Amino acid sequence: MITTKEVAKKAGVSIGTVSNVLTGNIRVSAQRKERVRKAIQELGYHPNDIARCLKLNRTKMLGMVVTDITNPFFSQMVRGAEEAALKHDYLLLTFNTDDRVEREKQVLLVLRARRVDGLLLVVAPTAESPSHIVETLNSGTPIVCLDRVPPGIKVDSVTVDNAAAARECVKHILSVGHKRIGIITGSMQLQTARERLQGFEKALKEAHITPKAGWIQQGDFHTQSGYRLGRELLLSTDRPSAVLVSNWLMMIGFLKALGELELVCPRDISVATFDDPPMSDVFRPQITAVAQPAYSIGYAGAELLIQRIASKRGTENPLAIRLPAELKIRESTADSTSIAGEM
Amino acid sequence: MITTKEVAKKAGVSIGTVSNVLTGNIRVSAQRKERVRKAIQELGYHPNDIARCLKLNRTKMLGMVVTDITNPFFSQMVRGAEEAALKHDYLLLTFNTDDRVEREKQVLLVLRARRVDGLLLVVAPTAESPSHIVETLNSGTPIVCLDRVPPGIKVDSVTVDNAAAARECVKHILSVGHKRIGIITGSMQLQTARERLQGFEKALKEAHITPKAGWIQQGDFHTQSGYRLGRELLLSTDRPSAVLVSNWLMMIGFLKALGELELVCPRDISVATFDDPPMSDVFRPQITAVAQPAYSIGYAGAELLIQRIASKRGTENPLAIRLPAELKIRESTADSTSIAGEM
DNA sequence: TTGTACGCGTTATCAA
DNA sequence: TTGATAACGCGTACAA
Repeated sequence: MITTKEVAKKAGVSIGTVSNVLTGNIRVSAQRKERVRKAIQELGYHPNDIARCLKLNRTKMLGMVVTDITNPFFSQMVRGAEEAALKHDYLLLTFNTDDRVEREKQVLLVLRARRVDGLLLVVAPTAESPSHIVETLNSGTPIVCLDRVPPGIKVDSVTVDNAAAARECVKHILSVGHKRIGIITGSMQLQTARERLQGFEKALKEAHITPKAGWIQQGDFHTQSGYRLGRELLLSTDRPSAVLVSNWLMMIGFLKALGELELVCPRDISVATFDDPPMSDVFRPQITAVAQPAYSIGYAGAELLIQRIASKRGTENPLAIRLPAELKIRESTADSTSIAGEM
Repeated sequence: MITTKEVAKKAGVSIGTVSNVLTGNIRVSAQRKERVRKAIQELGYHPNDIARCLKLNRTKMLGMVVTDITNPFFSQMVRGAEEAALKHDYLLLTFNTDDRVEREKQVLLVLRARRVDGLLLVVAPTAESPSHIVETLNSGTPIVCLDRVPPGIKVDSVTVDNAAAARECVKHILSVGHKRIGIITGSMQLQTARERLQGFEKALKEAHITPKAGWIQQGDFHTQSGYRLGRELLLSTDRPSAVLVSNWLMMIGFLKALGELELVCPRDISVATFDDPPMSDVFRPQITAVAQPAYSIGYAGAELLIQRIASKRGTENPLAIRLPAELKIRESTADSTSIAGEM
């Protein structure tokens, strides 16, 4: 592997001069600059960023920790973060935790060992207050939490207003005539999931409707729980006429249950969901969805993080960026009055 | 930031001893080992992998370059690669190129500067033989190409047998009675796309059918081309009764065109595609698809790459792993004889 | 078994 | 402007 030393020898200059033409920090005469350029060219020299990182004590790398990159919500978030990161010459080190907090702990240790300059983090659900996150913050690594904020920790975040979005969604469901509305929530350990439930409850309360306890089912944002709880809801003696499924993965499970029971949406039941993958318009049923700005969450998060890194200041009063979500009304929430058998 | 030196001082041992207990390469007395552990604990020491990388001249990082992580095919591939990489203590540095070869060139330079130990690469389509890949190989960085192999380069690869899979798919379409079959291909600069076309043509030839020229449309594996060419096919005076769309993204575009023209699959036209995202079973129409083992491609690729890195041998005779694809027959390729108006 | 000293490829400081 | 040299934090050969 070619080094600056060899380049220097070939160009007949000192190693310092090579470094100066490389970084451009210190002026070097045009003549020598050219000699160095030629040597670099001929030797096929490629700078060693590892050595540079060690010297400069920064890596220009960001850790990106998400639940599962296979979930379109997160893959778009990663792309947004990548775009912003690359703009500032940062690289992304991406990890999936599958919402397992032990994985998250391991990953944070690895990332600290790698000396990433900052962390973009979608926290895993957990019962206790996540001390590993606090420790990482205390070690001097800035963190921006995306989509979810861990309880009781002062940390920057980029989220959407889940309560408002859920409320708007349920208001729409009410507006087309539904009164028997259920919800499949995410893990109650996640603020995101709790907020969506709150929005749901608020909308019902405003309509003077008391939700039936059995219609509030707690899932975990993964497909299987959508299937299981969907089945349960659909098989109950008096099933709701509409269900808000709190994310896309659970919606897939829910629709699977629907199909198995030979029920059809929206004929037999209306549904709406959070998240809105690109193919929503071309398949049936077309699902009414709260479209979250996943890409923007990633982008804004990376921008904020890089800003924090640059300013080097501790985050005594963290910034909480809230991005708007957009309700996309589609056929899955039909006008219930137009449907036979509806109350 | 705590260093081994400080740990050594606190534990009252030499810096070498600390290093030895850290790496475990050289035996150290139980008593001193314990002293070191305690010091590490109390100081909150975290090893600096950057320095270790510089010293050991390897980074335990793999570059992963794909078209677009937002495409479920690639996100699954990344997860497979991540799984295999983590198993061997390697980290993944992931990049998207959006199939732009200039981006690919930039990314390879960055990755070389970062001294990644190896590269997992989904090449971008390009007219010329990609010299930047050869250069990277010559620089001593092992590369495993995934899904696509660049023309005229000796390099390891993990792919599926696209020709066989396409042929099987078209044979199925023929078997349900279709004779007027079209195809929307990917970029002809990609071997993957060419193979799928070849399989298509072979199946037709075996059935003694000469494909109509206008029914072979060249796309680029992106949604927009599926839409545009789909529209073209569907609006032509004698449109095919079935179309093989060469990947999932173009299928989404195709279905959009279908919907706009108020045509229904499979009533008006049958379709099949490559790639099979998780939600295929719950939405209508359910698309007949060649399910590629995306996760396994990534996993096997990373395994092979790590093996190459370990053996340090040049790749004079590259390995070409072929993984099987599975045809999933669904309602989108209906029995044409049961459909009114079909010849 | 333990400690000392050197080097990995850079950048940065300081004389010249 | 340029060149020599000291770090950055770690692993390891070598001597003790």
